[in-house]
Amino acid sequence: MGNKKPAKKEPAKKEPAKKKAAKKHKAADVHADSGADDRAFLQTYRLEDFPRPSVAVDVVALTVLDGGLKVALYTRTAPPSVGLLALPGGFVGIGESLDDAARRLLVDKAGLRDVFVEQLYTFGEPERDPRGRIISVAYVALVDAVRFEDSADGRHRRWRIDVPWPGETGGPVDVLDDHGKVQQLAFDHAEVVGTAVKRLRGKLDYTPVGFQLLPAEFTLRQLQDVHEAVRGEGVNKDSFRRRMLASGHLEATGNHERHVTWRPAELYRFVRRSAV
Amino acid sequence: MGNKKPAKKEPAKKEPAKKKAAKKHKAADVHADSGADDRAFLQTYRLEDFPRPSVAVDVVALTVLDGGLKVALYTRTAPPSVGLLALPGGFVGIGESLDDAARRLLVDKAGLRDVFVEQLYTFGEPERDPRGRIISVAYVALVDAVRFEDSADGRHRRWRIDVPWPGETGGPVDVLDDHGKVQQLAFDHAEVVGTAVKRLRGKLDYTPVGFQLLPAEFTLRQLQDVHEAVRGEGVNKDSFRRRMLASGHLEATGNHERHVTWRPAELYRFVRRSAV
DNA sequence: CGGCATATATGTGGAGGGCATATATGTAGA
DNA sequence: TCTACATATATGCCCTCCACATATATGCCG
Repeated sequence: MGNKKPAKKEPAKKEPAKKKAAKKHKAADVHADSGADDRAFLQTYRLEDFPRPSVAVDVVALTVLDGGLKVALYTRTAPPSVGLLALPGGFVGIGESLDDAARRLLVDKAGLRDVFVEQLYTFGEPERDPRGRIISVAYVALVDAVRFEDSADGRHRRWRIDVPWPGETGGPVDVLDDHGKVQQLAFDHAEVVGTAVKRLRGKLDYTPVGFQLLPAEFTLRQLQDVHEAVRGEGVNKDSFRRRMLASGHLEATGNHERHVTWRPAELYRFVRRSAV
Repeated sequence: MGNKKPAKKEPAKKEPAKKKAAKKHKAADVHADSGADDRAFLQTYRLEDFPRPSVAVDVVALTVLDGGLKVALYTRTAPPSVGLLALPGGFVGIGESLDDAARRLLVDKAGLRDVFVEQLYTFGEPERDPRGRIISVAYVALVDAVRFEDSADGRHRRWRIDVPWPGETGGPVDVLDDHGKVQQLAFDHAEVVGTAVKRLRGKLDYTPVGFQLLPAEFTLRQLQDVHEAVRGEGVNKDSFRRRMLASGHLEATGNHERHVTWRPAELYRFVRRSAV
């Protein structure tokens, strides 16, 4: 993977990323190995001497359905905020990585396995949870609507998101029930979901993240529907098609959609682009 | 700030972000106020019953100097990893927000006040710190080289970064001393700095973050130097000038640079673009 | 078999970036 | 004082990509 460098015409301009000869040394000899010091120290060191916050992981599981974004929420039955909607979450195990905790919570609380998961942001205002100092590491999960539906167990439902701001402005979002009524969310979770939508909008054009919201085979129209739902506004159909086909991320399957009342569109498959 | 919607010609296409009439209700009546339940619960709830990790904040303070990126690091004098270079950091106060902790650490450990600070990523692998389970919320700080130099107290120095990957590939970076020799970093801090560089490269073209690495008044050449140092590769001079002047973020001061042996360039000032 | 709604292909004009050329303006040196 | 020089600044050309429009293809349904 060669560094692509456009031809430069300014003669006196120096090369910023010049490679030094000693670059690959890893500098094991810079200082004497500190292992002995560390071992003696660690025998007397007690991390418990410092006051510590609790650390939780909350997951924003998103999907696209009926032309809009939906998020998985459950109705709280234990205090605090009984009766309000909240994101699936839980405390991080003392020997568990943050990513593992997010995946565990998705399986346990939403029945979702092997989905796209990515860390979003860490919310740490001291007053964000009435139980005490709880820092929440938020994660985003992207699921296609078919799998999301199948694994729903009734306790966790998908709720429609209404984004009250354009583009990537940011801020909290509204969550609507089936009648279009706004629901109150527990803690700072409206802000967390808003952060997830903002991040998703930002990544949509520059990373192949949109395919995570579709099943394995899909039509270009379905892909466009996903993009429009995430962006909250329409896109030009022809330009979108050309851009997607030129992206190198799509592979035609030769199959076509069935049982539609119009000309069937070809089904495509997402392929991770080979390294340039 | 009206939602810009391109004219759509597909007749059957529905509007994804349709606003519902009840949108502004905030749903105070969805459930009875759970405050009474919460108060009773919180009197008996003890967060200390669960094992908790420690939470630290580490700050990646970056600047551009001599055509390259530099990061503030100090040499560890206390175990673990005595003698290795590490990012300035510390534990989060039990009543302190994460942002406040990052700003406090910048003042205390690097003498930097009122600089651009933004949360980067949270590193939570169980084995990342030999002292025990320490989760680190990493922050990025951007400083112009002049201020960075003035406030250096000798203990924290700026070290040159060598980015061994192109574009936004990601991964750990190398840190070089004045002789170009690679230095070993403590903990996972090489990975943390790499994440900061990747994030900065990604935001450079789409947000006005580059100006945070320059003093209040600067020439277009200085701005271009910053962009090239962050990207690790050159950019076309004329296109860069046109793009920056058209961005609406630059305001000419009428002043010019002095004591240069060539034609003096005009000095510009960064202005936050007014809402569209 | 023809209407219909969609998919798919092709053409056109404008905006912006890469690239080259021409002119302006300060310092340094003869 | 004049000239060389290095850079800033301004302008034009070409290519690519996108928005938009038009034309053709293809399935279902009456």
